[in-house]
Amino acid sequence: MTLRLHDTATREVRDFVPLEEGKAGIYVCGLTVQSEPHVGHVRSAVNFDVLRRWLTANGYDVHFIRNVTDIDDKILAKAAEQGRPWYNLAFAMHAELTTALASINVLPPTYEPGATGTVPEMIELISILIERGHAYPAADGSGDVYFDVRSWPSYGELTRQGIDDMEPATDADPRGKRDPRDFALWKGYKPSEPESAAWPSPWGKGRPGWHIECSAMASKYLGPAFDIHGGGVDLRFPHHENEQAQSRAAGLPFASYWLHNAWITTAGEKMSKSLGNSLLVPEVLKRVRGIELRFYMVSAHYRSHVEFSFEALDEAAVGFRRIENFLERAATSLGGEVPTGGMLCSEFIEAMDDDLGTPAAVAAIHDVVREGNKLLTEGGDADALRGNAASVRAMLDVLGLDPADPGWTTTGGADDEKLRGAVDVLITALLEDRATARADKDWARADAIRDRIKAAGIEIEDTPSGPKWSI
RNA sequence: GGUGGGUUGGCCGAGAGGCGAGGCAACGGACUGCAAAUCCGUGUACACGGGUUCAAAUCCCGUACCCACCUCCA
Repeated sequence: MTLRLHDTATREVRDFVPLEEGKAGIYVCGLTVQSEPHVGHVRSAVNFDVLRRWLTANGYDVHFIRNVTDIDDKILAKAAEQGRPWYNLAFAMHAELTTALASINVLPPTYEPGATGTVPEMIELISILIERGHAYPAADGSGDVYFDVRSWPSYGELTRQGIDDMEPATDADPRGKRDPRDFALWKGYKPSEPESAAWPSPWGKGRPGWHIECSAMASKYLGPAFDIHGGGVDLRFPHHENEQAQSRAAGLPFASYWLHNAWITTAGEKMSKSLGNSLLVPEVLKRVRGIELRFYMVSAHYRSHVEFSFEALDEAAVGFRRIENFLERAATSLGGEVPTGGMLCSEFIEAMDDDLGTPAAVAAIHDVVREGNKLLTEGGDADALRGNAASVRAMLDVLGLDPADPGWTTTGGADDEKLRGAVDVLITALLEDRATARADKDWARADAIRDRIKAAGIEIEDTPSGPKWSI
């Protein structure tokens, strides 16, 4: 069985055939760093992180490029509003994004290029488009350069739309355009904008249009043709349509597969800052741990719309703890760590190969956990338990959810460790009292101690090897 | 107007012609001093109306409602 992926261009799930055996080049449209990332943004990152991990697990040498758009209309507008330099806003939000992604164990990409660092490549690409008759400098002296959609017969093929059905592009003053659907490749400098946001070009001082950056960055870091291009559904049109048109018009074959992840919404609505701060990643992480948030996102298929709710999030967290508990109990029983490099069960592999069927993959993990719990209850077969637990750990690892992954431990500080040690001393003392009471069959006193500990938010569990506490 | 997606049990969330994915919650049983954890068991779910078929949540036709994109967007 080979990996099959849903390709937006063909609207079907088809076999993944890399351009080069054993290698995979992936380009994902990252964020415009204009504000703090919310859970919707990180869902996209998690989805493509899972794709990357699955390809890696299958022996692919993955080259993963995720860009940041660090110059655009919104960044300029917001920075002006906040009275700070645009590059400071972009830089600060980029840092926030990096922190948010690290907190849910999204692997750093092979490289994370920014638009501002790829301007010469964009200018080169625009020049080629003009030479080939697919782009033109605006006739109104604005310094804008537009892509000529009428010159490219297959324009609209990615999203199956005819040019005549499209609404006009509003990304620039239409005066200089030959067709209202033409989109800006280069935006001439306006005196109302900071000079620091302008670069020299053959068409005068200006800054890049939105779409051209991705064509330039993808071809620079992945070559003229590459395997997979990903992003959120909203990017299909115009962004990806335009990227493909301008790249191919310039003679670049571009992406073989287009993958798009669905939204995470709240109250049926797309996330936006107007919905309040509660869905910013740091806010959500006050309620659940990063690993639990990630589990919540991975439990739904990447092409399914998720209606975010704290209830569902809490429930997912409970479900994940069940898996985590099993690994802890297995480790204790095995007298050490659960080994890495376990076998992936066939249901899991099948699910993942079928367009990254993470919900079925998670179900497969639950099945193995149940088997393992049975082995723990029955005692005895340590080899079977070891294989079982290692399998669970390996499957979690593919999803970026291995609790022992160092990616998770960095989030807890030294203070947490100290606090935990202190609590352990106190709880252990109380548990000794309780043990004495139980030995005396003084159940009322034993339960009173347990209730008191529970009131502090700590659960007590009696195991064959003695009582255990957990928060 | 154009393009695409959706509606599944108390809740979340898969599946895509025939055996009830899985989780959470609930109930019963085992275990336990009682719990917790764990295991076992318990469910007449597929928006509505027709149709095709031996068989439909799944295919077809129609209806309703919801959502996304159509040049700011994960």
